[in-house]
Amino acid sequence: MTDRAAADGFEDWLRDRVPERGLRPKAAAVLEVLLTQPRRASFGSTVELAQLAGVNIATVTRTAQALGFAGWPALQQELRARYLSSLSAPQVAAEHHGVGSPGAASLRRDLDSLAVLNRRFDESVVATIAHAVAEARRTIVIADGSYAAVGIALAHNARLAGYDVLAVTAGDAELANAVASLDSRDVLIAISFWRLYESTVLAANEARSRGARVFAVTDAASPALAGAAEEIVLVPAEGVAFFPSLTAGMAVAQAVVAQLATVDPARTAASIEAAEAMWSKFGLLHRRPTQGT
Amino acid sequence: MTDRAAADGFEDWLRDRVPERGLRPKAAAVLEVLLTQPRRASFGSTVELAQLAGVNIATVTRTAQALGFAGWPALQQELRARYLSSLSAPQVAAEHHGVGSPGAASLRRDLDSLAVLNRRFDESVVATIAHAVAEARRTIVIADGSYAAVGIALAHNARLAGYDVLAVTAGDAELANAVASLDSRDVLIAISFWRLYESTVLAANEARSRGARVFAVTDAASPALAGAAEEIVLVPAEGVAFFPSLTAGMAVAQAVVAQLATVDPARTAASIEAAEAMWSKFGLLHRRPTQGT
DNA sequence: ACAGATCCGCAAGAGTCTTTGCATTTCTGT
DNA sequence: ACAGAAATGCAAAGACTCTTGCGGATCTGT
Repeated sequence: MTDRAAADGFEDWLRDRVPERGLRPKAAAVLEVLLTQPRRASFGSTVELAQLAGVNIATVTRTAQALGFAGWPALQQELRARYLSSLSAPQVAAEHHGVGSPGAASLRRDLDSLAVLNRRFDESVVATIAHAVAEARRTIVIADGSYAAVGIALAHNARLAGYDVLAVTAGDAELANAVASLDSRDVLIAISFWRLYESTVLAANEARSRGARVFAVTDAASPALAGAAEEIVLVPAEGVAFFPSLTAGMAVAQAVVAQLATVDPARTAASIEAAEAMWSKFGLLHRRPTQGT
Repeated sequence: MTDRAAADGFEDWLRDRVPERGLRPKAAAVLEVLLTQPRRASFGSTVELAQLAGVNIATVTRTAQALGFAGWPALQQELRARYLSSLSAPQVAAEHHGVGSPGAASLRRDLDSLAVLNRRFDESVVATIAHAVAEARRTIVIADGSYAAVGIALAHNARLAGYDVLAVTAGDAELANAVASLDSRDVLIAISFWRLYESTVLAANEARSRGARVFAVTDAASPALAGAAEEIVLVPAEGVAFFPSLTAGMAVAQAVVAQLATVDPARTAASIEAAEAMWSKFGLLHRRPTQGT
């Protein structure tokens, strides 16, 4: 792994504290959370960390002690210092400006796009969409071409949050069937970019005429979609290569789900819990988040 | 302490909370500490802040309330979000909208994550992966759970660029078949987050033992995957809700494809042209790139 | 200088967080 | 499969934090 050099001494530093014997399973789960969610770990209490790692709060304290600290507060203090410096220190390294690989250029472009998106962002639109989904009987997400990925992500996480959201990406036949079942209790979200697929526009108009609420996520306010959609979220999608970038669209999908998850927190919490139980039951996870049986 | 520069981000924001009447002397002293020592303010307790400002702890609470917050914890939470943002994305001055909705918070978090990713980014790793894909007979992308979306995007765009890249997300049976066909001429890219799906790890190890080149995109350097992978790309995936954020992972996928598209520009150009011709022929696009009918 | 109002510190009360002893479950080697 | 050891969850105890009522101190306008 070549992240070493440029990286946070953060991860290396933390892994170096692991005692010879290694860590027990649950302690390893806690360590994993420390590494993957340093922000929360820096601020959170033992209760929050325990929930994230799927362990008892006592295990959090014991893990901190196993890593050579007096307790959680002591570890957390070090964590803060390391994490904050990892945020600000390599600032200099970001000045690659001059030349760079296409990969690096793509990343910088995405960063810019996200900054633009953030600046133009209208919370109320996302809130409207989230509420519409929450109130709907069901939601259909149509997304063609490469944007199918964004639609799948949106639908997947929304389902995890406890709502009936289906991504339709398999082609016109499935699309036709899905739209045929829509009525005024439903919501349709069309995700599409510049060169709109014909069927997306057709589906949006058809859904609208059936009384469903229609929203669009796109990179250009096309009149065709504007006519059908109640609200439109504009995302910058310019990529460095021929391909439009999906990164900003994905960020919008995440924002919608984040908003959706707070509409009915109890419902979402129950749904997630049920999903975790299923994962455990099916043995899907490499490291189980077991709450203790 | 060089916190000065970093403070610029939220200085205006914080000053805007000051009520018409202005602040009393001691409250102003507290505010001064917040502005000049944001780091300590973000983490410290009322006791620490009171000492720094030379006031009583009660004054700290009252100052927070005078600024329009329920109390010190509420103010501190806002402070943290602003301060961390100013650390990781100082070039972005998007302080207009408040920390308000979860949707907006999600977006900002993604922006931070991307900034961190950009900083830690190692071009050579992405270049290695791109070249491996370009030289391979075929490439299999395995991605489970919500990360399937990233895998689908990567495979889709890579195919568009003219390479045989297949995303396997449909389940263990398909995964087993796909891995069974791998040999030393092939590449496998595993995309997964910390709670690795069991089958992802199995597939990666199996592919490795069959001689395929294996790469991983993940949010934690898990020993399980590290053993199988030639290179690992670490992406920050911390989201605001329960769900990990896919945005940074998507940015990496875009970067890989952007890099891949430049390995053999002629091949990619020909592939795109062919794809466009097909789209036209099938009448897929709402607005044709060539000319509208 | 005085009266009224405001500000500020003190201290108590309610709540939260962290640690640790104990019991149960899970793992390991024979 | 069994016995010992390790790990983990539960729950209580102790420490700390935040808020708020109250009284003394300071300021302002006359």
